[in-house]
Amino acid sequence: MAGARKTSKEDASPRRARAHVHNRDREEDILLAARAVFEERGFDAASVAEIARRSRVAEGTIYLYSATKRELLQKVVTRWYEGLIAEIERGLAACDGVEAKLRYFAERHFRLHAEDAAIGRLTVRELRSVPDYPASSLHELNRRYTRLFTGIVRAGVASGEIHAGVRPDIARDMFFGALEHLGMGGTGRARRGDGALAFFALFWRAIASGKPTGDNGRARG
Amino acid sequence: MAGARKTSKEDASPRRARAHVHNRDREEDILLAARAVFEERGFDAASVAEIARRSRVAEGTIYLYSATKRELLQKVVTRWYEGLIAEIERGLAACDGVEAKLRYFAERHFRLHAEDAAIGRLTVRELRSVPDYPASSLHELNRRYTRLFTGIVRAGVASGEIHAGVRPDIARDMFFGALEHLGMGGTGRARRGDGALAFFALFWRAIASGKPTGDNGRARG
DNA sequence: ACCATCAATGAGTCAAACTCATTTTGCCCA
DNA sequence: TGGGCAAAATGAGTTTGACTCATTGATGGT
Repeated sequence: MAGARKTSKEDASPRRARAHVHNRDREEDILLAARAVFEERGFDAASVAEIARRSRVAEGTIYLYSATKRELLQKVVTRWYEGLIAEIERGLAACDGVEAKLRYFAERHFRLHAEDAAIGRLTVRELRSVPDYPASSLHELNRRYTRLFTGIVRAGVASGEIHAGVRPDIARDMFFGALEHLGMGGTGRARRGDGALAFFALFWRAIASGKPTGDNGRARG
Repeated sequence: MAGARKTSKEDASPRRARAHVHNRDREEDILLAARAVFEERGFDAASVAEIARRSRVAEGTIYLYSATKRELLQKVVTRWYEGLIAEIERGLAACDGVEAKLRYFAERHFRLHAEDAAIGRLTVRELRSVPDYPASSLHELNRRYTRLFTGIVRAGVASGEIHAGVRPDIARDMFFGALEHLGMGGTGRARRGDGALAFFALFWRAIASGKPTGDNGRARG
């Protein structure tokens, strides 16, 4: 109808650019921009205005897809987490034996804090310790993730490779807690990869039965 | 302080606060109120207005003592942390032997997450993962705290009670990471105290040399 | 008593999350 | 092809809360 056409500065304007584009997925754009901004600035310093600018959408549009800034972060983290879980499931399937699986898990989980440091930190900081966390979908994802771990431990106990007295939940807290500290701890720590291996050696000593179990590592494929 | 003891030395220190003191210690009141409000509401939901109301000062007064809301939290946490370190130093001095010291440390650190859950969480969530944390005074306190731990481990390695290959920094991340997860993890977890002991048994198995040194060899029961 | 100084005050500023009345778009059918 | 209409998008406006600053008033020295 009236004008709404490009003015002098309208060349790359959000309105004109997006106006008639139907096949472009707005939420996709928003989530990508949001992830970038959250990673660069952290949650508090990230502004919805900037996310809107970068995804070339009006600020109000953001709120059509997520009710709050925090929910937006939750969506970003959920996507990333789902990808991570899928990758680790694949990686685990390719490992033979309890010790190998756990070692892979340690190495991969540790690497996450190096490679996806920003989003890993956001996950821990903004989502885990929020009051309604236990009810959130993130918590369910986290359950799935740690169940991958406890499943292996249980299998190891059953096969005799892991000491019978080891409680999977305690082992889990030890495993993830340690890796989290290790990964987030020293940004300047020298040999990071080495840390994961050194940790795993210690961890394995704690839980291994000591009995040589040969090749019976059947950890539910 | 009805007598309002005046400072005898009038040097030009900018924040020699309360040169002419009212008969009430404002900063004390503010820090107490701040701690209460932060614990009740968490950092974001805590409002400076409420802290001002509860400490019966004007909002602007808060900013005479702390430049930002976050700095206020930092002061609250610093006080609490200093008290904790002092207590643990005393407690450790009363323990004989490496294993006993570490067990006490585990139990006490774990209990912290149960008893001072709110402020412990604030510490982790709001301060540790802030970008300038490495430079902050909190970080120095944290160093002092964890050095208590690594000191014991080093002593254990020297005495032969702890396996020679154990790296104190890895052991530290394992120790604190696990306890943090254990303590913050399940609010509804059944027997919390038991968790610390179960963890310690596992942890000790990981680091102990296995050689019975002194009288505290295989306790386990 | 009177002044100089500086803590204390709280109304005001400002930034940023969130809202909503209005505009624009995409689709359908005559 | 055009006209109607529901849904999507917009961005100016509202709200909230951290932070500021010109003014007030208490205090100690003289």
